[in-house]
Amino acid sequence: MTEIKTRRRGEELEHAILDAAWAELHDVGYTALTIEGVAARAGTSKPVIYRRWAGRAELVLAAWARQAPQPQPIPDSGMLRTDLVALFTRITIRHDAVMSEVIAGVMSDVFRDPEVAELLRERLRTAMPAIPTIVGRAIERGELPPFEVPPRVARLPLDLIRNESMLCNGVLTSDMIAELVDDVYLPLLRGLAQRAVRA
Amino acid sequence: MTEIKTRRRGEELEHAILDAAWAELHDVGYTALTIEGVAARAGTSKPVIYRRWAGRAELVLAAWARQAPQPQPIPDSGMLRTDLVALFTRITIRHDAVMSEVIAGVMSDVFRDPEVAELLRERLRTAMPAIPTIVGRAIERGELPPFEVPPRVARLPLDLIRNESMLCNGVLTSDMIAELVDDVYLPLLRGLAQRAVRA
DNA sequence: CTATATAAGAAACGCAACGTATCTTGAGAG
DNA sequence: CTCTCAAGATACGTTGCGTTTCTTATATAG
Repeated sequence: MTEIKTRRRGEELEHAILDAAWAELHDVGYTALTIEGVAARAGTSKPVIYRRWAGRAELVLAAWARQAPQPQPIPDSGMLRTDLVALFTRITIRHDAVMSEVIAGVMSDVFRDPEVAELLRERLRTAMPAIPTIVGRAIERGELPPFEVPPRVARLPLDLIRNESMLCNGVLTSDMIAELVDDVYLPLLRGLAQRAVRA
Repeated sequence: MTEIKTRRRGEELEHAILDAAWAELHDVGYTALTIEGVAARAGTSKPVIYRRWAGRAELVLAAWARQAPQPQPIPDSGMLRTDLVALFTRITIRHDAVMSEVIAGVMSDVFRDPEVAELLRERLRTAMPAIPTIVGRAIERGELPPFEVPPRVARLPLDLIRNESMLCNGVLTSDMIAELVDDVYLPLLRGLAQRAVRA
């Protein structure tokens, strides 16, 4: 091992730390993740991390943010239900066991630190732009009468999956996804559409 | 203060510990709750607690279970929406900031200990018997066509409120409750009813 | 009423991680 | 080439963990 000892700075260092944090998350999980562990893995020391982030929650949120959410194509199969199942499945894959623990862990830290709360809220409140598109296409095809999707409803898939995921240790079967679509989300959309027709 | 020094045993001691744990929860929250703190408040010592519970999560879940959920009357105002708002409001009151933090905290401990996971699941999965009753009455009144409420939907109010509560530090305004009822739950019920009619 | 088993309670342990303070030394800026 | 700043190393005191050891009070048996 020709370990070239160099002293990193700025972005290079910062990215190394965040990548180390992400790796630690997958190795030991959020609860067992320590600043010292991340520092060791990143080949740096605690003070360097503490100079940049206030604590574990902030560090992990930053590491999470760095895992670039490369924009994915919006499902467009020509059928509302199929699109929804595809979307739900994709979200589920992202919200795997690791992410569930991260969210749960950060959430519990939220209550000590109002600033963390805001960070987490920002991250979770990202309304899903895919829903209005998918529903809009279904309306164009005549699968649903025209109506507006309330923001709360657009956010709902994320909430449903996160919920289910956290209670099942992140393992969501396709049956459970189908249940969410068929018993909850699809009926909800139909109910909203029906309401719009009467108005 | 005539502090009669007596040595408690069995149930008396156990209850004292659980009550102390509950009090600590309200004073310092889950994250900051320590076994030592509970022991001190209960006037006992750590080993006594460790002999009975494996850790913080188990202790807190036991303390929570002890806070008897005295059965409440099911809202019956003669209007579906009013009943739902009343029910949602009541759930919200129970799921205050303290409970939200407890759930978040225990959830993050869940990932270390599968046994804790099962304990928490048991507690959260308690389907709400009120929903079928309320919906049943609405059907009898003709507010909705007859249909069956899927279990997943019966559990949904709890999930919705927990979600919202955890993201807002447990402070849920009546506006947000109304939003959940009007934009989500009521349309969902109508959509399910509609589906049943067509079948 | 005494003897014995049992568990409460106190004290101290080593361990791990916390968050901070101090110091050196390497790297970039002029 | 010098100066400045932050990286990185080290060590600090603190806190809570979970456990061990020991005593002493209390419930129960004889």
